[in-house]
Amino acid sequence: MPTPRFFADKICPVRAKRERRKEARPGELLAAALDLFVEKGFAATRAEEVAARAGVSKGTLFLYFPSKEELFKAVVVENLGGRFAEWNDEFEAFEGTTADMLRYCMRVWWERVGMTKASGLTKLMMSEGTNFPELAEFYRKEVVRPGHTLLRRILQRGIDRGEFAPVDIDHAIYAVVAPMVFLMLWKHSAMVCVDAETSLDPEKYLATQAETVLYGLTRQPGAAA
Amino acid sequence: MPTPRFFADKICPVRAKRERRKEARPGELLAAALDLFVEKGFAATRAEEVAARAGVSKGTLFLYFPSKEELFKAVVVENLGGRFAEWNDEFEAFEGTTADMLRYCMRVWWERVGMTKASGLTKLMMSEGTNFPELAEFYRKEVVRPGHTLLRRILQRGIDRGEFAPVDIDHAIYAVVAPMVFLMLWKHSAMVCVDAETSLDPEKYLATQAETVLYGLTRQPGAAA
DNA sequence: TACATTACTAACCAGCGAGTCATTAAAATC
DNA sequence: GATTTTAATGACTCGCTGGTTAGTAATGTA
Repeated sequence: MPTPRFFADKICPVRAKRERRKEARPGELLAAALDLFVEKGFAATRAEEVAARAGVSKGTLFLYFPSKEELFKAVVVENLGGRFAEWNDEFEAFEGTTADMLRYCMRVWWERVGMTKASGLTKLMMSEGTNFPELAEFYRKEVVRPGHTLLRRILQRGIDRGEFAPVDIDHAIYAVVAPMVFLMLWKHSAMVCVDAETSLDPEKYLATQAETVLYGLTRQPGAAA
Repeated sequence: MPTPRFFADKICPVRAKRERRKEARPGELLAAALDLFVEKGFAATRAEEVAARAGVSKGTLFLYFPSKEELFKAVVVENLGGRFAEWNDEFEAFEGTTADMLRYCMRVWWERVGMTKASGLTKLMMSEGTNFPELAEFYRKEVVRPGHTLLRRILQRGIDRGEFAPVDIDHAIYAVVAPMVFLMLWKHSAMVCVDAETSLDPEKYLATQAETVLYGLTRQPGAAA
């Protein structure tokens, strides 16, 4: 049995509220966790800090999520993994040239992920994945693979319709993904010098990269890498 | 005064060697530190592990480097910062078109940094820079700024000679740096799926990116971003 | 062999952070 | 109002790691 405790804080008449809001807690904790994970990384984010930002104590955090790793997984599902179903449907229904489809895909990705806080999760996984193999595997399964599948479907459509050359699809996927990943990493790195604030307009950069890839895709095989 | 210690290990007659090699230690420690920092990141690398890999005890490590941060700085200088003087001279003496100069610069960078372990230091700083502001500042001063200066000199030469359009040099620098940084990050990330081993041939990717940038540089201003 | 120097070691310390649990108090129910 | 239920708390444990230092032994010198 632990030693007895003091109640010195009883002398303070205006106690902080101790509200019971079972419904709202998980969402608030997930939001706080996203903020801090993106800001400081997984390892460097302390559970108590997440709890504090969500307005609860550390004990409460572990009441809703069994561990820090499970909390992170929940953040990933909420912000990335859980949204692929909807995106798949959206692209399934797309009508128009596949080139436009690819342009639309990259633009919409930028608007819904790249320019949001969620992009920090990708940077985080690329940074710390090796130190947390289970999280890395989870992320690959929930985010990387669905993303690749989506892109593969688009590229395959282009080839099937004769709009694209029959390139090596795996190569092409990486050619599309590379500039998007780069932007996420760049945005969240501390290496952006202050004297270069105006550099690297994301939309323009992405558009240029898209045209480069499409140029390669519409020519002879192997030119897309 | 601390409590007295045991000497139970005296009973073991075959003690591990306790060699005195003052000259060799720093180099061995730096090599071990580079390995581990690149492999696990700065925060996740334990000082004792670095010492063990270098074949000494933790106490010896702190005999040669006053702190983990100073050890890291020494690694950065040894592998990146201390080599810019030589590189600057090399490019000062370059003869030929500036387009070739830029191609040569990117290729030589890949051979001497990108494909070596040293590239992991860049990934590390982009990952953990925000958590260690002093290291980030040091890295910017020792690596980022010299690198940008070198690139700026090349681009300026191209403009002065009328080979390049008078583009915004800061934009152009980032257009050149982006693919190199991306390759370093990609190479050291855990997000590379096993089913895509053959994808993204670095040399080919870099060459393609170089031509894209040069295409922009030789046209009207502003097209290089 | 005796003594001095110093590279090296390992036990130690202090602080930190994930996860636990006995206790508290806000609701719900009677 | 009395009683039960359970959301919430925060003091606690425990393991880990950067950094310290008293002590050890390899080497040099006589």
